[in-house]
This record gives sequence, C-alpha cells and structure tokens, in this order.
Amino acid sequence: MTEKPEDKQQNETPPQTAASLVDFVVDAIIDGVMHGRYVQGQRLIAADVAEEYNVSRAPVREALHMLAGEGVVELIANKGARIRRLSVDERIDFLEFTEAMCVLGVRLATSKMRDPALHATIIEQFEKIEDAFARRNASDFVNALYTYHIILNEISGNGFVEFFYRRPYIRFYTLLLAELVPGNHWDQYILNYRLIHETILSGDAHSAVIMFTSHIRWVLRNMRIDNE
Amino acid sequence: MTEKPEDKQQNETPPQTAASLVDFVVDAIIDGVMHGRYVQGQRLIAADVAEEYNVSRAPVREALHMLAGEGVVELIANKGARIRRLSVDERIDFLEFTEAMCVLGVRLATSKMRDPALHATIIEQFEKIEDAFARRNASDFVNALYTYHIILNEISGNGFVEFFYRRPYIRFYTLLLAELVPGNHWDQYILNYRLIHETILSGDAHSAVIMFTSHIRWVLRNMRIDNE
DNA sequence: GAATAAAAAATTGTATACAAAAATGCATGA
DNA sequence: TCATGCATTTTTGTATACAATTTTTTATTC
Repeated sequence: MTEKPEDKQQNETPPQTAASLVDFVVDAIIDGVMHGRYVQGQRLIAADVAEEYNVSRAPVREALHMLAGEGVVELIANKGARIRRLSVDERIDFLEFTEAMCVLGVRLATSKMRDPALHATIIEQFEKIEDAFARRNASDFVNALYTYHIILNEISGNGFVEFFYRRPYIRFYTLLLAELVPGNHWDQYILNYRLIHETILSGDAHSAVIMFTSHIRWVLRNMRIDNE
Repeated sequence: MTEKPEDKQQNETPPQTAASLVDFVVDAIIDGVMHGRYVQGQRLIAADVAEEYNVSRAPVREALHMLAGEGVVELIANKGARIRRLSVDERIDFLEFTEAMCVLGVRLATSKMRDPALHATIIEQFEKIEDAFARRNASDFVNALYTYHIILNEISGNGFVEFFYRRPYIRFYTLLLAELVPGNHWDQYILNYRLIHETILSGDAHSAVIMFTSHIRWVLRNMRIDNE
C-alpha cells in the first residue's frame, strides 16, 4: 500500500508519445514529485505504480532504478524505493553545492555577453523572475531562477555544465529550496539578483563571479541563521 | 553479440555479498569500465551481460537503467545501451566542470585544517599522488588525485559535495582525464599541486581557493593548446 | 495490558516467455 | 560494383509467474 492513501486509480494510459514505458514512468514520477503528488520519503511500491499507470512492474522497476541513479529515489535492497528525503541541513548543503556550480556557468556565459544577440533570452527570463517575485510566489520564483541558470549554462558553451544542471535531481532539489527562502529576505535576494543580472549583461565576468559568490555567502549566512 | 568479441564466458558467479543482483551487475559493469574491460561507446547487450554474470536479463536491464541515470551508460529506445562516449572537447568541458566543483571542497576543507588531526589522512594520500607521479603512471596519478579530493570533500562537512563526488560517473569521467594529461606538463602539474596541498594544510582557505582556481585555469589553457 | 511468537499478507527480487522492433545477410537487378 | 528489397536473426520491450524477503496481523503467554 502506498502511504498516501486514496487518490489512487487515476489510471493514466501510457501513450505512444514516450519512447518506452520506462521513460513514460520516469517522467510521470518526476512530474509527480514536482507537483507534490509524491512527497519526500514517500514509499513507491512497484505494483501500485504499475497499476496507477497501467503498465507491468518490469518497466516500473527499471524506471525506479534510473531515478535511483539520478538520486531522486532511494533504493534499499528488499525494501523498495522511496522518494529521497532531505533534511534542512542537507538542503543547505545542496544550496551551497549547486550555487557554487552556477559560478562556472555565470563566468563562462558572462564572458560571451559581448554578443548582444544573447541578451534577449536571459532578459526575458529575468522578467519572469521579477514577475514571480512581484507575486511573492516562492515556487515560481525558484523555478524561474532555475530556468535562468539553465539558459546561462546553455550559453556558457560547456556541455557538461548544461548536462549536469539538467539532471532531474538538480531540478528536484532546487525546487525544494523554495521552502527554505524566508520571507523577510526576499527583497534583498531580488536586489542581489538584479545586480548580478546587470553585471552578466555587461560582459564583465570577473565582477559577475564576485557578485554571485558574495550573494551565495549572503544567502548561506541568512539560511543558517533562520534555521537554528 | 558484444563488440569486444571473445574473452567471453568468464561466467562470474553472483555471490551473496551483494545486496541484490542489480547491485552486483552495476558494480561489475563499473569495474569493467574502470579496468578497461568495457571501452567507450561499447555496446552492452543485455542478454550477453546476463550470460556473462550468470543472471537473467531482468536485473541487467535494471542495472543498465541505473547506470544510465548515473550517466555512465547511454540508453536509446529500442537500441539498447552503450558506454557513454566522450569526445576530447567534452572531456575538457568536464575537467572545467569538475575541477570547478572541487573548489568548494577545497575551501570548506581548508577552513577546517586548524584541527591537526585531519592532516594525517590527506598527507598520506598526497604521498600516493607523489608516488604515482614518480612512476609517471597517469592512471594511478589521476586515481590518487581523485581520492585526494574525495577525502577533502569528506572533510568539508558538506554532505552533498561528498555525495556528488562519489557518483560513479564523476569517477568514470575523472579517470578518462588521465589520457588527456600531456607528458610535458606533468612537472608543472605536480608543482602546482604541492603548493595547493601545502596551502590547504596551512588552513588559509582564501589562498587555497585562489591557487586551486589558477591551477584550473592553467590546466585548461594547456589542455586546449595540446588538443588543437 | 504489554511482550513475544507464529501465521498470514504484502512486497520485492529474479527468471522466463512472448511480442515488437531493429540489425543483418542474401539474393536480385541495374 | 553497387544499390535495393525481402527474409532471417538478433535484440529489445513488456508482461507474468514464482521464490525470497519483509511487514503486518493474529494468537499466546506472562
């Protein structure tokens, strides 16, 4: 039995759009995590998932292993799968970790900003960040921020940064951070980001990295304080 | 048929040491990649792998999906699995990417070096790096370097850095870098690292990061030149 | 009533069968 | 010689059956 008891039997039919049932199930589970249908620590019982999506257990097991490789799911022998759970401390660690990675994307992307053709997309995306901020929607805000860095990493030209940042678990954990942002720090957060954004557009990679780095330090200081 | 034709039928028996056959197969394949039994781009046919390890196709498929999640294996619908192939450019991207991540580990670990009890392990590990250097063994050298950073990341206290750096694909790709280090740059490489190592021990995180970062820049400059 | 043990149910792990798709080999024709 | 199409073989994708393990329930004892 799944711990989350009864919104069961939704019985989505696996369409032929997905290349295979495994991919279909992987997408479905990630989507479920993103939209709160699956919560942290929730157990995923292969048979239930199979029934839910009208497939057999085989592709579900394969999907679960793939997600375990991604770090979204935790797999314990003979005990099955559950959505990986992150403590507040671990989320802070993750924040430190992932934002530090972004520095590389920021540096590389900024140094390519001499080409004004590249400005349009990130300016457009930054407006979405501003919009989410105006609405004080933490989820949208973090999501927009995530996409902003996706674009930056694309521009960076480093295939690995892009590859890495697109991994489901990065996205999954990034979105978990939304719960972490305390309301009274939002104003400073967006102010910092406006500055970073402007500096990125200026093409001054060195300054952009310094600003981004000190923003990270600032965030970490305040996160830690807020959670003690 | 596996492309690598006939050292087949080695028929390792799955021992009960591994928690499950999936784990066993995952370990076996990673081991195979590490030791050159599987080469880049090599196709992995589920039935062959199953026969090789005396298991059925089910756990092999699950293992393959797990490794795909890790990024070690590339999985294409209806075409099966192959060991992920990296071009020289992609390896350079990866080097840039992964070394940049190490900066975080270096910074956090260095700032904990006031505690002399922590010195012993990394000093010991650095001797292994020196040893591999003395023997001019690229594989051992990169391996020792990898372990050195593993230890650093452990010390860092950031669970995520550790989690991330231990992922098979990080190790897998890191080892691929060995092929990339050109002989005439080795002396400078080890000189840089000696300096970094000393600075880490000193506990001066700021300096350690600067040194490490400039080392990265230096490596990337020389790698790029060497491969054009 | 709480603790323990045994039985039952649920769930995972593995093997196998069969269908669908892709790759291969071979014959045929230009 | 080379390309093309068809039949064969190989390989993947999925479902299902059964064994092994864990969890839950029930019964029993103190």
